[in-house]
Amino acid sequence: MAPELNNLNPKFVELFRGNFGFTEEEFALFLSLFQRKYICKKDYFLKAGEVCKSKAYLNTGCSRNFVLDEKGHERILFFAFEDWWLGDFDSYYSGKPGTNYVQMLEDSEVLEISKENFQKAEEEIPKLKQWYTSKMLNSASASRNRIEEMKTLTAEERYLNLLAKQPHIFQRIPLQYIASFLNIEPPSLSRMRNRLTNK
Amino acid sequence: MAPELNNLNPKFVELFRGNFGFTEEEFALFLSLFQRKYICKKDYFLKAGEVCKSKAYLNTGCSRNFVLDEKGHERILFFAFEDWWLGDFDSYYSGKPGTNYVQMLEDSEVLEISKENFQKAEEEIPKLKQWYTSKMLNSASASRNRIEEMKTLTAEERYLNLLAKQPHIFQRIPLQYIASFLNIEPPSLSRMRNRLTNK
DNA sequence: ATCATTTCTTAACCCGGGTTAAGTATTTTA
DNA sequence: TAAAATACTTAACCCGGGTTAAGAAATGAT
Repeated sequence: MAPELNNLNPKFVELFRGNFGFTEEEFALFLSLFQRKYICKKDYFLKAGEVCKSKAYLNTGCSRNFVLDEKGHERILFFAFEDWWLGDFDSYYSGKPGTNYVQMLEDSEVLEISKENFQKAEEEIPKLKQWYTSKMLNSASASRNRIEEMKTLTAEERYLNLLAKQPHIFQRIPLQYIASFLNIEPPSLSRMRNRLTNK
Repeated sequence: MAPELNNLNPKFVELFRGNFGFTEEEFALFLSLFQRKYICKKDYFLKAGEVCKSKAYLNTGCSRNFVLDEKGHERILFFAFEDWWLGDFDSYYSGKPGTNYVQMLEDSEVLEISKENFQKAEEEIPKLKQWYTSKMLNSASASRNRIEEMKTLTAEERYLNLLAKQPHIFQRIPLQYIASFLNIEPPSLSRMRNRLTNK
């Protein structure tokens, strides 16, 4: 049930064994608190209204995190790929029902750890707090940058940025979702791409 | 030079003495590491390109935090009022030049604490880490909510929200800045307000 | 009180994106 | 391979917001 070292994303090992200097025993304990889980394409790891009671390391696959606007339109906040963590962190920390949907866009494999098990891990492995803190700093910083980006760049500029910095997204994510991520409708993205190739 | 207890926003005392249980000595030490500073209306606490080497508690007054888009338009990220903290936290933590302008919209009084002094305080008063951590959590959460809001609400809905939840803003902040905060141009805000009153 | 500055509104014009719907292309499934 | 489901593009129409510029209103300074 608990994950084995084989078939485990090497970045996971590198992060905790390397970056945060877990001993072999600590790492083994940590790993034993996770549960390997498979989620089919189109199924949800989490839906709005649910309380998020676990985090999950995305070992293989990808997902889209989205919210609904009052007209019921899905608005994609971000995509998650291998080596990302799934969850709705506001719901996780507050214990209240969340607003986020996390839907897999490919058959995926995750390592899930419950809130209780994670607390257990924190008690046994104090170093874990460092990870948590650095993750929080990065996440806060990323969100602020994202806001600045949304404030200063047009949809076209954000599209070109995406193309330049994360071209892999276009290999795996349907354009309609990329449009939603850019906060425009699919026809608008089509027109934009058309405009851009005619230059 | 260092601030006295009089003329100090009671919320400041309440936060550290109350919420975080600073002893009288700890609080006195903490306070002694700040410097009272006056910044005139229209002057800047910080400009893009500068490295942010301090935080400042806004004792009285208000400011706008903005960034420039590539056409040179000012895009307001948020307004700060009494009991907020000024700074560009990405620049503060990274030590690199920041992107944010912090301009006072009223004659203001701040309590500024340098990075070095804050580190000193953290060494002397371990409890301070708690404040820092809770602030980080809140800030990350606020940013995520802000992104969701920008993703799901129209400018008109965000305007109505603002009116309902922070009506005081309209008493102190010129409409042109509120327009920038809502990511629209002043004529558009005017038209919107006109539309709304004719209902 | 007067003048200057700042702020807000209004009008006219244009353009890009939303919307809807139809049609094409691609992928998946049986 | 055929049929079904999914994904993408295109066209036509409309509307709201950007842009510019001018004028009105409010605020501040002398």
